[in-house]
Amino acid sequence: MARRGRSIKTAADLCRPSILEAPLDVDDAGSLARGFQALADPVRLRLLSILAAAPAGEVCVCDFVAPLGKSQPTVSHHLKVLSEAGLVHGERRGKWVWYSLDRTRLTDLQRAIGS
Amino acid sequence: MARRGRSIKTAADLCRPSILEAPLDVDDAGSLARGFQALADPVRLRLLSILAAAPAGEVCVCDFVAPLGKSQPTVSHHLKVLSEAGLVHGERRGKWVWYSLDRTRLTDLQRAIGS
DNA sequence: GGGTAACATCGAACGGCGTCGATACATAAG
DNA sequence: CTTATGTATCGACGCCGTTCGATGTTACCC
Repeated sequence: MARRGRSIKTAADLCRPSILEAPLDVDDAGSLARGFQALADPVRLRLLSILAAAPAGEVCVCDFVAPLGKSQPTVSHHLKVLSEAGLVHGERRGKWVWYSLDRTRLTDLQRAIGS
Repeated sequence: MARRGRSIKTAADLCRPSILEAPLDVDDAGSLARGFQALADPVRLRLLSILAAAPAGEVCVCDFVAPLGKSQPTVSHHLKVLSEAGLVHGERRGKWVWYSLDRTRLTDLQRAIGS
């Protein structure tokens, strides 16, 4: 329930608001900020770029470690951050977990700072 | 000198690279991450949105304090962060400092996560 | 010059984040 | 069932960022 009479989100709000159209309220700003925070790390950006460049569209965790030059727990941590931000999705197949890029979320964030 | 044969930046690199085209090297990832870090704060996003919605295209510092609900030093701090990220520009006119939005930088960041 | 207003900087408190080694969990192989 | 491998979680450490009050700086006005 919307507290204190805050406006209820309508269908138009399913798409993230653009910061260029109207002043953001505190909630929208916080939501957007969390999205950009997921992008505000060089390791995570490289993770996304490796994922985007993968021919199969997915990469298993073990194949991130060497290219990134980070420990396996660190890679796992960043994948979790990206996953919670909705930017990637992981799927377990046997011993391996394959991660794929969710371009929808990226597009949402892109639109928020553009048209 | 480019160490270990790192590629020298050409004219095509003047535009920020897109993370969707090819794996980012460490330098590009760091540069991009710093840009998104500037966007990764709700106060700064609201600052930008207020700026974008201003009819005159510019807002003086004193007019940010009340809408944001933050202290004047805090507002000043965030404006500095945005300024160093190249997202806004400040111009002193008398006692007041007027800030305006630099949409070019925003567009650069937008392109980095899209086409 | 003295006083006042707008803005920036400083210093400190506080929480959050990236990183790694150690460890726990999950799955496959023998 | 035991072992080995891939991944996630935990604990700890150090660093960075947000926030505010106090102070400094700049510019206007009398």
